[in-house]
Amino acid sequence: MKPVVTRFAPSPTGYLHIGGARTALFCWAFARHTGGRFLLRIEDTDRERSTEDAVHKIFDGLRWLGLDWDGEPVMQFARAKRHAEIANELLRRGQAYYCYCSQEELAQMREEARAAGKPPRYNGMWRDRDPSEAPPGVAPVIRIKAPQTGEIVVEDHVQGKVVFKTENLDDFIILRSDGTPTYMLAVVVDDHDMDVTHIIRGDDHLTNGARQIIIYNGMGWDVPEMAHVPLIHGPDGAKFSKRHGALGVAAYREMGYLPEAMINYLARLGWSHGDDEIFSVGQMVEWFSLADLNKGAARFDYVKLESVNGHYIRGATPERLYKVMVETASEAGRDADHAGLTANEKTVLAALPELQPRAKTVLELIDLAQFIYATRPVVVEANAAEQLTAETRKLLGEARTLLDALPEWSAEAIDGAMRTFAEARGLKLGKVAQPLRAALTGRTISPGIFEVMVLIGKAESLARIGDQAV
RNA sequence: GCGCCCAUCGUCUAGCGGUCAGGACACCGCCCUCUCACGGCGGGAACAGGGGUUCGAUUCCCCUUGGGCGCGCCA
Repeated sequence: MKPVVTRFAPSPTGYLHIGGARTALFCWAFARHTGGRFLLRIEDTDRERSTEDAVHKIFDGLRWLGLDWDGEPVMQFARAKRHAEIANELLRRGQAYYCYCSQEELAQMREEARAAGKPPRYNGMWRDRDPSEAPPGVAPVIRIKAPQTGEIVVEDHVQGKVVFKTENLDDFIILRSDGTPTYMLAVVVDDHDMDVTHIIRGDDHLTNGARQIIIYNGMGWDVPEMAHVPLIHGPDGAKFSKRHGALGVAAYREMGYLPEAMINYLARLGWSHGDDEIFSVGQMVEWFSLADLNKGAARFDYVKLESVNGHYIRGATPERLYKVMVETASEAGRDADHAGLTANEKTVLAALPELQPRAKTVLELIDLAQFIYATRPVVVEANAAEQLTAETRKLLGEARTLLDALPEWSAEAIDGAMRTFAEARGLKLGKVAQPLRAALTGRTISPGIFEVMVLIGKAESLARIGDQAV
């Protein structure tokens, strides 16, 4: 039994998106579970779209999630020579051939195939022609000589046995006219050279799996195990592309999600271990199995992500959370919060246990902590106030007047005043506090009585937080 | 258009021929409580449709429908 080797092979054309992160998670978990190796390969053969910046975003994203890879990442473009070498080897073996078709001819070919109700594919016009017939001045591409009869079978760990008739797979290009490899060739050569035993990747590569097997066969190489994981769909069930709200992992960090929550949530999207919902990475590694991967696509549900995140926020230590809050405030460009947080470490730390059960994200945690450093008295912003009903605005004004008139700002005095105020109007206290809070922050967030007190503008009530939390 | 994949509560899922079809999120009640949360208890909510196979189908097969993916000198 060869030791397991998995790899994550993103192309550096943007951020590390959420689907890629989950694929990486599965590759990583499988390698760690089996005691194998998890490799990273950057597929940068598309020189036009690949960027250095994207490479770093991928590294950062994986590191944030805690998905550590073994060895140095392989940069695919650097291996172009090796890829060309294999293309030529395939040529020598009679498993590939030069094709001198022009773009126009190919376009016409596709058109004809479409008209004939066939899949648009290369018609093999140079398959058996001698290169001596080549038109002058045309740099050829190298195409694989795919079998024309029979079938290619992908034995997939997720999808099962998937059969492709060879007639539906054409002679695809493996080496471009400029001598650089195409994705199809580069993947196979690299996976082989890197001793990859298990290819775990998105469902969208299933057909490519069949094509790649043709190359493996052409070289007489062993075909690695394959597992094609279903893709993640957007909340609406449609594809989860950038246009449809798919974001990079960095965005989730900025929105205040904890990495362990992301891992936990992502793991449950397409993989399960009985009824277990909340589990650590360690447990996931211990439990992970390809057999427990789902076959159907899953929708990304922010509400559930928030719920999971809330769970981890509740369980985190104030010290850890404080650090994350400061980082998040800075990353999200919330300078005022960043300043307030750093200037009031002790108080924030003391208030945190009271805040934690009320927040689903670190951003909410920051919102909840604002009362500590908010400038007093807090002025109700005109536009925020306009959004309130006349009745609410009136209530709010009365509440403020009442509180401002208090001779003493002890917690008890404020509590009492608020309660009397609410009862006199037949309201629950929350009914008063909610609009107050909304007016002050422009958001509707769960209010606590202490928030109301402090938001109104008296620092003394901080004492109460301190008493409770310490 | 052609090929391939998928299909259990609104969502994520358990189920691998015989279950009152289980859990989680969300939702609704009740409890806890000075508010809001957290927590606890309870509730409503699903096998897409039609054929088979079988003593028996959520489970196995076929079709339909509905989604998705692929079909580049992109990856």
